[in-house]
Amino acid sequence: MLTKSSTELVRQRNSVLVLATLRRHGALAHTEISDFTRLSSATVSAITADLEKAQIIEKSEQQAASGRGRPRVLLRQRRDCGYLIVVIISSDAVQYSLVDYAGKLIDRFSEERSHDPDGAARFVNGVREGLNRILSRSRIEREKVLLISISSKGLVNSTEPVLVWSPIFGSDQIDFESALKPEWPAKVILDNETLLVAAALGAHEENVKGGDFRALAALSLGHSIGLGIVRRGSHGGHEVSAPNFGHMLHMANGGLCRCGSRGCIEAHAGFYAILRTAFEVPLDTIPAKFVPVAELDKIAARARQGHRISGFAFRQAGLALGNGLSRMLSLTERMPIAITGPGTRYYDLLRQGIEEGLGQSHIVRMEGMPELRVVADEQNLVFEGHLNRALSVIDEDIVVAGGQGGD
Amino acid sequence: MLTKSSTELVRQRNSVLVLATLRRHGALAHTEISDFTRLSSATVSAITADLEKAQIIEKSEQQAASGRGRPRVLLRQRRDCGYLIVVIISSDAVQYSLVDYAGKLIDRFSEERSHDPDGAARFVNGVREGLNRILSRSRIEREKVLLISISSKGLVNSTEPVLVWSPIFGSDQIDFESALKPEWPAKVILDNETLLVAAALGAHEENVKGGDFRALAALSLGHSIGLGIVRRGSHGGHEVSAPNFGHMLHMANGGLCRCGSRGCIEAHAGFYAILRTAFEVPLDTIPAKFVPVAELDKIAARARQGHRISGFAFRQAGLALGNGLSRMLSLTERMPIAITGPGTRYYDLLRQGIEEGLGQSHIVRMEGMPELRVVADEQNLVFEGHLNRALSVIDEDIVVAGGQGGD
DNA sequence: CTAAATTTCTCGACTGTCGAGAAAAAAATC
DNA sequence: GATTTTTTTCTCGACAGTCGAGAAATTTAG
Repeated sequence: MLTKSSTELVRQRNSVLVLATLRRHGALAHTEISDFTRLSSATVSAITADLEKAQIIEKSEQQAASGRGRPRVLLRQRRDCGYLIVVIISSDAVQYSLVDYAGKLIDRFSEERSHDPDGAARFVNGVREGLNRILSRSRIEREKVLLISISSKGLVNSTEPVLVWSPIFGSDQIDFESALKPEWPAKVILDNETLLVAAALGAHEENVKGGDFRALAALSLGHSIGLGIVRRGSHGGHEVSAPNFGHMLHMANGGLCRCGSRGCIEAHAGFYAILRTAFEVPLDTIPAKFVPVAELDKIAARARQGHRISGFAFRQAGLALGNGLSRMLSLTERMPIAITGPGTRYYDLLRQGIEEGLGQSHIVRMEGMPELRVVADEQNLVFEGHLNRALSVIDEDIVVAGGQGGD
Repeated sequence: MLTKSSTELVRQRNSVLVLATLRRHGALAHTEISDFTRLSSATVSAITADLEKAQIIEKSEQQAASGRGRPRVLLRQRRDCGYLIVVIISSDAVQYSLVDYAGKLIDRFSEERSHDPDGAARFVNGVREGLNRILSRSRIEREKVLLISISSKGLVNSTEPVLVWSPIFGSDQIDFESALKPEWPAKVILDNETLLVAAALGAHEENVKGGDFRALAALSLGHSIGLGIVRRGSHGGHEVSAPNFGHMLHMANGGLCRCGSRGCIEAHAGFYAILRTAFEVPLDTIPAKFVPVAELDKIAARARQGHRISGFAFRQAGLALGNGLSRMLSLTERMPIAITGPGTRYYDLLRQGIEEGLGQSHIVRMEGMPELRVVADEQNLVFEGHLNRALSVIDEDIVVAGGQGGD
């Protein structure tokens, strides 16, 4: 059902627009904001005056006059307007980062994960402690933390911060909302890790291509397989989704997966799957809990030296990925695919299989091979994606709250 | 990039909102519009006055007073405000329908398709003639036809009315825009047939469930396999997409498909594929051009009597469909699946395979089987979908044009 | 015929955006 | 040093849109 529009909504949207451009381009002068947003100067004045009164942005000190004429007054977000805690859950550690409203990192530390398998409840306690720790290390009041942004591999509920399935805890659901609610007034959001990579890459593309950007997929290769899709939404924003790609069916009655199903893509292309194929272990063998990268490096070295079965293992993994990607492309529009994660170091071995797997589908034959690119530095992209999403969520919340509560 | 908002946009959106509720609920009184849209009475007055001045809606005659109080003045669309031509292309005929702005069917006829294989260009000429014929049978001026809405099976360009691939013409692209542009001032849109089915079913669901409606997929079974997905967009509207499901890879090196690839879902679940399996013809046999339904009925009858290989054919088809659906669900959220098309008459034989195929994936095991329902009357749904989409496109065009051009 | 009920319409208040031009402030020029 | 030029910021009035309240219209009930 469509919903009605009003003048307040106009102001809200334009306020968010101003905050977003400020975020994208850093401290800006009045005229620059007007240029970027295409809002009239008068409107920019009105909006920035409101935001300043609400203590969300501030006029920066006069900088050394750059040109002649009246010197510019730069506007920037007030760092102390609010804070964000980013929690990145990976298989062996949890990283906590405290970030101010301007996106500047204030404090960060990592905690080893207990490899306790029975630890869903204990794990949540660990997160609670970590959050309290990073808060108490700073001098920031708890109320000033506006958002806690969490990421993990696995399947996430699309509307609530609930981890539905993860490689580590399986189907032991974790509801971060209810776990943190009593202690934290902050909003809690949870995203799939590869989704954040896709979001970050989408922002990059947008900066480069501008309005021409249509869509992009990020594929993360590692012990598990992740996929995130970002595409331009109908009213200009980016819409992201993180399908359950790693556990999409690759082949009926295929290899046994960590999730308990058979034939998942991960069970043919994840690190443990490559290991299994390389050592000719039966496909229904229970997957290894953890595979040291060194182990895979050895197999890769052998494959590069022409060892048949080792090469075959990577090729099979590539095929599974390529088939899966072709299926994704059959269900979406054509889009470039960015490959990240620790598995990119074997891209030379995977590539042929990926392309062959892609080429087996009608859509790829018709539209041609999608652009494949390798993107390093997955960790930074995850963090960037956190900032992108979290800060724009904060912007929106601040604007709608500011409109109701006054200053 | 986000885009700026303005008060004119507010008026436009609210005008569209009024037209949409008028379309959904039929002729309405002032107060009812206010109730449905949640716009204030004053705003409704302003908007309807504008629309009336622009000759888009009209006050209907006083009806026999229903209750006491001042009698209601019903508002309704002016039928003669503009017209729509719906063109439904199916494998054996092309149906032309002339519809007025209120959605009322004025004229309709079908023309047999020439089964000429080399007929892409001639086919377009046929469509041109058909359009001119339905126009001249009426007394309507060409300029009054605001939109030509075309549907076909196959793959459609998402931004322009170009048929990229179709079962009949293969990769002989048909660009309806440029074919009709010289003669027709009307806008031309082209949609996949099953997408329209999905759109129509989505509208039904919305009427029943209201805001609870999230998403729905329509699966069309026949000689070819189609899929449409409709889901609630971020700002209330419905977003639809028609993936290339029928030619998604089911199984590497599987059966030969009409598209020339191997292993497409259609090549395992289309009518010709069922025939091929039932008669134990090798999977790389060139598919039959056309399969009479009577032929399949016979196989179905044998299958229902326990004939092994016939039953197997349907079961294999179901498996391909189920696997494909499970893959789709791995990439989207959970949603009910409505099955339509001539193939529904074999649903009793397909069902077990579909469910088994679905059950082989992680996501279905976790979230449970999606709701499967059989929906008859695909033809009506296609037409309904046309009206839904086309008339709302017209509404929007009229409002934005009206705002610029004055009355 | 009057009162009540119900619908439609109008008016004033409020909020929003915009264009134009005034005000501010520094560099360039005389 | 005074004046002009240039650039940026701010303010004012015009215009568009929504809303609530209440007036106007019109029928039924008594």
